[in-house]
Amino acid sequence: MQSESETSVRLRFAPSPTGYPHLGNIRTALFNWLFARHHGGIFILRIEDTDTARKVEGAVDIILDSLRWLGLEWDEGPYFQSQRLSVYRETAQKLLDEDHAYLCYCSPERLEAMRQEQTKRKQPPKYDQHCRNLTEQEKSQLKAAGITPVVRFKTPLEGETTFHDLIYGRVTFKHDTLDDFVLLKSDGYPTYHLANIVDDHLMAISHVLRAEEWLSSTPRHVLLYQALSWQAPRFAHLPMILGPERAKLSKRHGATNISEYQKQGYLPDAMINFLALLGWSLDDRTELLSREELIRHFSLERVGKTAAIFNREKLEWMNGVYLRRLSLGEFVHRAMPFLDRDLPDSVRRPLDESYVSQVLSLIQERAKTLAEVPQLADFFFLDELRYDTGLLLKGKLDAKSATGAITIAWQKLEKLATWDAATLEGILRSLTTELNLRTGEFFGSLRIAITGRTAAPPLFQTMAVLGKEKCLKRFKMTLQLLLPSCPN
RNA sequence: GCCCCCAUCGUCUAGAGGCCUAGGACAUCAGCCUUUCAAGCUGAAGAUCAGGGGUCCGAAUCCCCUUGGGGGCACCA
Repeated sequence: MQSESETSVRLRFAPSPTGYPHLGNIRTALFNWLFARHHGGIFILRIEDTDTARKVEGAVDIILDSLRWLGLEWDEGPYFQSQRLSVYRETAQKLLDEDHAYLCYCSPERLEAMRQEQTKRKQPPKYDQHCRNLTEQEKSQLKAAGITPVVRFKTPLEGETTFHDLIYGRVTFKHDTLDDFVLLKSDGYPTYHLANIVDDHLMAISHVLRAEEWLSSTPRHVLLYQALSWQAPRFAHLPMILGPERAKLSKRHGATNISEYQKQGYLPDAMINFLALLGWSLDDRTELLSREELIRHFSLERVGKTAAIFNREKLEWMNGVYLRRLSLGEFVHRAMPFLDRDLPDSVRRPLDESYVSQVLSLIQERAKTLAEVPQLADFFFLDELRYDTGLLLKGKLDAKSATGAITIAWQKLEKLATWDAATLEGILRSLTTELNLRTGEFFGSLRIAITGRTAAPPLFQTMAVLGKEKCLKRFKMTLQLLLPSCPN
């Protein structure tokens, strides 16, 4: 599409620093970013920090870090609403001057009592417009009393507001279901409704993509644009992402903060791909899309309307796919910090990169997340394994045959000059035949001896990477543990 | 309580009146491969398209009602 407005596509992501960004917030950021990039528009970052009470220290940094981590780079900002207070106050004053707003002196206590009463009477909680109809005398009395008022919007008493949502279509609200909401708080800060529309207007935002939870406040925003004679942007409400209990995501849902996923070793590209598919799809079969493909194909027409529960298992699968697609060098580069972080302290640092690279070539296709890598690979790094003797004895071979077989293996391998996977395999396979064992049982015992576990990368490659010295040492250790269990 | 939105396999989704005896993906199960694990490949199971009325020659697709779910109703965003 090549409309003339193509050049003025301006999107924004406007989080409030009242907590750490979760999947839902980031999905919103992603869709805004994708839409902007698709149309060659501008992506703006705006911090809506107008709630001084709920402000969380450090939240802004985490928001910025998360966006950077995911590669959702912004073209303008971050703008901070707390630094633009005069703009909102001026707008509030304008609304006041033009009789679209009024001062309200009601105390929080009165409002609370009123709301309780309404709820008790099973009526919708709504401001009763007490201060909307104050006489001049009452006004000057209240003013003289030194009460700091708030500014409320004069919502039209009758009629309705209809707007066209790019995703949900035509939506209508009757004015009498709305109330005279606050625009400017008594601390001088604007509410979301005021600050949001002022900034969207001033920053020439063309499309507002935000979560569906905002759908029902959109008529207020439309009314505000009208009162100010401003052109409203296009609205597109995105379906919600729900927690496992089908409720709005919140802190209580554990690993919902995006930074958690970084810590757990998910790749940005996998996160992006996965999140894009939560509410959007290309067609009936494509699951894996690169950033470029996402940008090229993204469109609001293909955004659905139904809330989605995010499926962690699918994310894990997808992350595994992205992990396997990495070059070995890149995989090593990505996994190194996790090895550093999670390998036991007894493992000497710095880790040897070429050794790590050999190890990880065996680990790469087995990891779903980078955080799993140290777990999967620790036996390559530990000097001495802590064997589970139960495991050794529970092998498919009994203690006696295992001891015998490992002893002979040890003797053969000890003389070996060439230590590579092919040679080891040749020797140990023929030994299997000689001893009249089955590969499954013999290699199984060897695997436990070498790795301390039953599930591990291919035995011979593992032994090759580990090196002769360590392997022989581990065989010996195993024999020592096995010996006491051997009946003579 | 009032208002708004939504409704296809357990989950993410395709489906914009006939191509649907509803397709794909994750997860599950089975088989193959194989020294284990993983990956890969093949296959299976899984949705009376929430229910009920219409409209139409024909409905998952359009309309209405019911039910269910979600969201909103702060001097929070």
